[in-house]
Amino acid sequence: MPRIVKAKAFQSEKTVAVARSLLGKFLVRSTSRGKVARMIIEVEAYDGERDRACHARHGRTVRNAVMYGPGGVWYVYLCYGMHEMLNLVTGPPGYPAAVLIRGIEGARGPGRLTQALAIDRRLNGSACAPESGLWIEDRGVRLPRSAIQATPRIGVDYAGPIWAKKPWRFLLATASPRADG
DNA sequence: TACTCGATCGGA
DNA sequence: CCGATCGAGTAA
Repeated sequence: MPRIVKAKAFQSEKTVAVARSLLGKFLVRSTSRGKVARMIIEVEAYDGERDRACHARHGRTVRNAVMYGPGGVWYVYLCYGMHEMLNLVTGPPGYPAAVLIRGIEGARGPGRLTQALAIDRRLNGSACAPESGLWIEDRGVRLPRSAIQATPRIGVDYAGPIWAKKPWRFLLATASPRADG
Protein backbone atom coordinates (compact mmCIF):
# COMPACT_ATOMS: atom_id res chain seq x y z
CA MET A 1 0.00 0.00 0.00
CA PRO A 2 1.77 3.21 -1.16
CA ARG A 3 2.07 5.79 1.56
CA ILE A 4 3.12 9.37 0.87
CA VAL A 5 5.97 10.32 3.18
CA LYS A 6 5.13 13.69 4.71
CA ALA A 7 7.65 16.50 4.38
CA LYS A 8 7.80 16.76 8.16
CA ALA A 9 9.37 13.31 8.32
CA PHE A 10 12.55 14.84 6.91
CA GLN A 11 13.03 17.38 9.67
CA SER A 12 15.05 14.93 11.72
CA GLU A 13 18.43 16.25 12.82
CA LYS A 14 20.03 12.96 11.84
CA THR A 15 20.73 13.66 8.19
CA VAL A 16 22.88 10.59 7.68
CA ALA A 17 20.14 8.33 9.04
CA VAL A 18 17.55 10.05 6.85
CA ALA A 19 19.77 9.49 3.82
CA ARG A 20 20.00 5.77 4.59
CA SER A 21 16.26 5.54 5.14
CA LEU A 22 15.56 6.95 1.67
CA LEU A 23 16.96 3.84 0.04
CA GLY A 24 14.06 1.61 -0.99
CA LYS A 25 11.61 4.51 -0.97
CA PHE A 26 10.06 5.64 -4.24
CA LEU A 27 10.67 8.97 -5.93
CA VAL A 28 7.42 9.91 -7.65
CA ARG A 29 7.24 12.49 -10.44
CA SER A 30 3.94 13.75 -11.78
CA THR A 31 3.64 16.09 -14.75
CA SER A 32 1.12 16.80 -17.50
CA ARG A 33 2.70 13.92 -19.34
CA GLY A 34 1.99 11.39 -16.63
CA LYS A 35 3.30 9.85 -13.45
CA VAL A 36 6.50 7.93 -12.90
CA ALA A 37 7.66 6.17 -9.70
CA ARG A 38 11.15 4.74 -9.31
CA MET A 39 12.86 3.21 -6.30
CA ILE A 40 15.77 5.21 -4.85
CA ILE A 41 18.97 3.15 -4.93
CA GLU A 42 21.75 5.65 -4.18
CA VAL A 43 22.04 8.76 -1.97
CA GLU A 44 24.58 10.99 -0.22
CA ALA A 45 24.29 13.01 2.98
CA TYR A 46 25.55 16.61 3.32
CA ASP A 47 25.42 17.67 6.93
CA GLY A 48 25.82 21.22 8.17
CA GLU A 49 28.31 24.06 7.86
CA ARG A 50 31.07 22.00 9.48
CA ASP A 51 30.87 19.48 6.62
CA ARG A 52 33.51 20.83 4.23
CA ALA A 53 31.85 19.05 1.30
CA CYS A 54 28.48 20.69 1.95
CA HIS A 55 27.30 23.72 0.00
CA ALA A 56 26.70 25.42 3.35
CA ARG A 57 30.40 25.22 4.28
CA HIS A 58 30.81 28.97 3.61
CA GLY A 59 27.59 29.87 5.35
CA ARG A 60 24.30 30.99 3.90
CA THR A 61 24.30 32.17 0.27
CA VAL A 62 21.68 32.82 -2.40
CA ARG A 63 22.08 29.34 -3.85
CA ASN A 64 21.99 27.30 -0.66
CA ALA A 65 19.30 29.33 1.13
CA VAL A 66 16.70 26.55 1.02
CA MET A 67 19.07 24.29 2.92
CA TYR A 68 18.59 26.61 5.89
CA GLY A 69 14.84 26.12 5.81
CA PRO A 70 12.86 23.18 7.20
CA GLY A 71 13.44 19.65 5.96
CA GLY A 72 11.13 18.20 3.34
CA VAL A 73 11.85 20.83 0.68
CA TRP A 74 13.63 20.20 -2.64
CA TYR A 75 17.02 21.80 -3.22
CA VAL A 76 17.86 21.75 -6.93
CA TYR A 77 20.95 23.40 -8.38
CA LEU A 78 22.99 23.38 -11.59
CA CYS A 79 26.33 21.62 -11.51
CA TYR A 80 29.15 21.86 -14.06
CA GLY A 81 26.99 24.21 -16.08
CA MET A 82 24.78 21.43 -17.39
CA HIS A 83 23.54 18.96 -14.78
CA GLU A 84 20.59 19.55 -12.47
CA MET A 85 21.19 18.02 -9.03
CA LEU A 86 18.26 16.90 -6.88
CA ASN A 87 18.53 17.13 -3.10
CA LEU A 88 16.02 16.77 -0.29
CA VAL A 89 16.56 19.27 2.51
CA THR A 90 16.70 17.68 5.97
CA GLY A 91 16.75 18.87 9.54
CA PRO A 92 14.99 21.62 11.50
CA PRO A 93 14.88 25.23 10.24
CA GLY A 94 18.24 26.95 10.61
CA TYR A 95 20.31 23.81 10.21
CA PRO A 96 21.67 23.45 6.63
CA ALA A 97 21.66 19.82 5.52
CA ALA A 98 20.40 17.79 2.60
CA VAL A 99 20.46 14.42 0.90
CA LEU A 100 21.59 14.21 -2.72
CA ILE A 101 19.56 11.69 -4.70
CA ARG A 102 22.21 10.02 -6.84
CA GLY A 103 20.39 7.07 -8.32
CA ILE A 104 16.99 5.52 -8.97
CA GLU A 105 16.08 2.29 -10.70
CA GLY A 106 16.88 2.71 -14.37
CA ALA A 107 18.81 5.96 -13.96
CA ARG A 108 22.15 5.83 -12.15
CA GLY A 109 23.87 9.18 -11.65
CA PRO A 110 22.48 12.45 -10.24
CA GLY A 111 22.54 14.22 -13.59
CA ARG A 112 20.88 11.36 -15.40
CA LEU A 113 18.00 10.91 -13.01
CA THR A 114 16.97 14.55 -13.12
CA GLN A 115 17.00 14.38 -16.89
CA ALA A 116 14.98 11.15 -16.85
CA LEU A 117 12.29 12.67 -14.62
CA ALA A 118 12.31 16.19 -16.09
CA ILE A 119 13.52 17.77 -12.86
CA ASP A 120 15.20 21.18 -12.90
CA ARG A 121 15.75 24.30 -10.81
CA ARG A 122 12.13 25.34 -11.15
CA LEU A 123 11.47 22.82 -8.37
CA ASN A 124 14.02 24.46 -6.07
CA GLY A 125 12.35 25.46 -2.80
CA SER A 126 9.12 23.57 -3.42
CA ALA A 127 7.75 21.00 -0.99
CA CYS A 128 8.30 17.29 -1.17
CA ALA A 129 4.58 16.68 -1.67
CA PRO A 130 2.12 15.85 -4.46
CA GLU A 131 1.24 19.51 -5.07
CA SER A 132 4.77 20.18 -6.31
CA GLY A 133 4.70 17.20 -8.65
CA LEU A 134 7.61 15.52 -6.87
CA TRP A 135 7.36 13.49 -3.69
CA ILE A 136 8.45 10.38 -1.80
CA GLU A 137 6.38 7.22 -1.24
CA ASP A 138 6.92 4.27 1.04
CA ARG A 139 5.78 1.22 -0.89
CA GLY A 140 6.68 -1.30 1.74
CA VAL A 141 10.20 -2.18 0.67
CA ARG A 142 12.15 -3.16 3.78
CA LEU A 143 15.91 -3.31 3.44
CA PRO A 144 18.00 -5.23 5.96
CA ARG A 145 21.10 -3.38 7.12
CA SER A 146 23.20 -5.88 5.18
CA ALA A 147 21.58 -4.78 1.92
CA ILE A 148 22.96 -1.27 2.29
CA GLN A 149 26.52 -0.38 1.38
CA ALA A 150 28.27 2.77 2.66
CA THR A 151 31.18 4.46 0.83
CA PRO A 152 32.81 7.89 0.70
CA ARG A 153 30.95 10.54 -1.29
CA ILE A 154 31.73 11.09 -4.96
CA GLY A 155 33.50 14.14 -6.37
CA VAL A 156 34.20 15.95 -3.11
CA ASP A 157 37.99 15.75 -2.85
CA TYR A 158 38.03 19.52 -2.47
CA ALA A 159 36.64 18.97 1.05
CA GLY A 160 39.96 17.57 2.28
CA PRO A 161 40.63 14.00 3.46
CA ILE A 162 38.70 14.18 6.73
CA TRP A 163 35.39 15.09 5.11
CA ALA A 164 35.92 13.45 1.74
CA LYS A 165 36.37 10.10 3.46
CA LYS A 166 33.19 10.19 5.52
CA PRO A 167 31.13 7.12 4.51
CA TRP A 168 28.03 9.13 3.78
CA ARG A 169 27.16 7.67 0.40
CA PHE A 170 24.66 4.84 0.60
CA LEU A 171 23.57 2.41 -2.07
CA LEU A 172 21.93 -0.96 -2.42
CA ALA A 173 24.56 -3.65 -2.05
CA THR A 174 22.98 -5.45 -4.98
CA ALA A 175 23.60 -2.42 -7.17
CA SER A 176 27.11 -2.39 -8.62
CA PRO A 177 29.04 0.50 -7.08
CA ARG A 178 31.38 2.75 -8.95
CA ALA A 179 35.04 1.99 -8.59
CA ASP A 180 35.87 4.46 -5.87
CA GLY A 181 36.18 2.39 -2.73
C1' DT B 1 33.73 43.46 -12.63
C1' DA B 2 37.21 39.48 -13.44
C1' DC B 3 38.29 34.98 -12.53
C1' DT B 4 37.95 30.25 -10.73
C1' DC B 5 35.83 25.99 -10.27
C1' DG B 6 32.55 22.71 -9.60
C1' DA B 7 28.03 17.10 -5.14
C1' DT B 8 28.89 15.20 -13.77
C1' DC B 9 28.90 12.90 -18.03
C1' DG B 10 30.13 11.08 -22.47
C1' DG B 11 33.48 10.38 -25.70
C1' DA B 12 38.51 9.66 -27.24
C1' DC C 1 42.13 11.50 -19.82
C1' DC C 2 39.65 15.55 -21.44
C1' DG C 3 36.27 18.96 -22.98
C1' DA C 4 31.54 20.79 -22.46
C1' DT C 5 29.16 24.73 -20.32
C1' DC C 6 27.56 28.46 -17.09
C1' DG C 7 26.39 30.41 -12.77
C1' DA C 8 27.67 30.89 -7.90
C1' DG C 9 31.15 32.44 -5.00
C1' DT C 10 35.17 35.01 -4.03
C1' DA C 11 38.38 38.57 -4.39
C1' DA C 12 39.24 43.21 -5.59
